[in-house]
Amino acid sequence: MQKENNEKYSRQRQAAVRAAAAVFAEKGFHGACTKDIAERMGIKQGSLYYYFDSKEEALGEVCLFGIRAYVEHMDDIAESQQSFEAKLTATVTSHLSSYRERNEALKVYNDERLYLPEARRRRLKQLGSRYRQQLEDIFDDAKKAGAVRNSIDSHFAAQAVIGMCNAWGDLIVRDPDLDLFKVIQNCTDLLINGFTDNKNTDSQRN
Amino acid sequence: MQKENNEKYSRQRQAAVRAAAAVFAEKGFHGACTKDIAERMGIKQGSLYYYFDSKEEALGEVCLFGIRAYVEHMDDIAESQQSFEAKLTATVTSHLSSYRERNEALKVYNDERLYLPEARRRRLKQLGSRYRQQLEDIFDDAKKAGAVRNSIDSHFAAQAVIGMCNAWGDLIVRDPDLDLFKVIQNCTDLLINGFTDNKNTDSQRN
DNA sequence: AAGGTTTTCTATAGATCTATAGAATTCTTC
DNA sequence: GAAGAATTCTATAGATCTATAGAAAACCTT
Repeated sequence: MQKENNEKYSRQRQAAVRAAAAVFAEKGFHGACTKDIAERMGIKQGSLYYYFDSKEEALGEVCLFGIRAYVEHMDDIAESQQSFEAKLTATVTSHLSSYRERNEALKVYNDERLYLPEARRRRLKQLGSRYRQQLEDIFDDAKKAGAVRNSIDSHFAAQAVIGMCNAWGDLIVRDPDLDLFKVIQNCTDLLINGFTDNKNTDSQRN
Repeated sequence: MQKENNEKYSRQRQAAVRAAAAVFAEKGFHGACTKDIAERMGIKQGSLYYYFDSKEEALGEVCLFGIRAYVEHMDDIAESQQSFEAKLTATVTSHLSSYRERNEALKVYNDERLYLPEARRRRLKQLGSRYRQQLEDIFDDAKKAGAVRNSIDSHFAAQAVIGMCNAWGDLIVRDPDLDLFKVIQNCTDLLINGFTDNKNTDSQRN
């Protein structure tokens, strides 16, 4: 039997990806060494190369692992028939929950993907772009439906949502006691309603 | 004359800090090597140690350089007698402009300061905390004055503003063509007014 | 232009890290 | 329990990088 479709091999490789995620998240790609990763899974440094051809490949796998689930989740949200506010809430919830669940890996994707070789980075970027594009489409639709002010720039809005989620993601990863639910609530509330209450003063034509 | 209060020495040391900022921003602290920094200023690797005792010290100086100006600017804003909206706009403007001006250094502060030795990191953290605290105070005052909804959590709000600015800062540093003015406008508009226009539907008691 | 000072250079010791080769061990299956 | 396959180990070559020492060059200042 090939190792690739082997029970134990898969388990251990997954463990390797997780170990690499944790170590890269803590020390950064260049600051981490393969010894750290191996030790975290209880094997010796050299043995790690049974699962990866190189440290860079490990980084690639961590990044993919970190981003895949949450990109796929966005597909569902984009397809769904919900109100704008529901979609936005779902997006923020999914994005921030990902940070709790796959924790280090998503952080690594954000912070370290630049260090991947060009080809691999491009493939990952496509995933990220799809995510942003779908979010943009949600804003465009919401504008047409009048759920969102016309003066909102969809591209900007999408970036802003992602940026805010990632900023909080960093805090979430670093502080396990942070109340995820509250963060989600505060973020969506802020995004939807802003800081102020009185809108009817000098509102734009809609 | 001591080298420390010497004309040329100061100039070159400043150049060293800037070179280090650029290199750290591009490759990360651990990914960069002192040779890169030295070459960028046109000297040899060993000569760099005339200006820094260690690579870590260089990182510390870059971080300090990156954060100092914009923290001091916040002092001015906090003291000033302006409306909440003016203060928020000033904060976002100052924060994002810093990214254009001191560019790489501020990015390095955000991304690499973790790698500083404990003592130095703590000192920098105080600066950062003061910044956040002052922003929090601005929100508290605005709540008392009724300029901001009572349901807004000041601590959350401050983090959100900083997080959004840093997320955009990253994009600003990476893409020199980005229209800084537009980003500032969009950010403040979003923060103040949110995505939606109709607030009078189910507004909270104020 | 001599003597002292500042700045830069060359060369290298010593540390660390990746990736590989081949031996040793553990697991499977008959 | 023997044969073969999968996994882990040990040891190390080769590369890279920091930091230092001491020589060389550039620069004052008188």
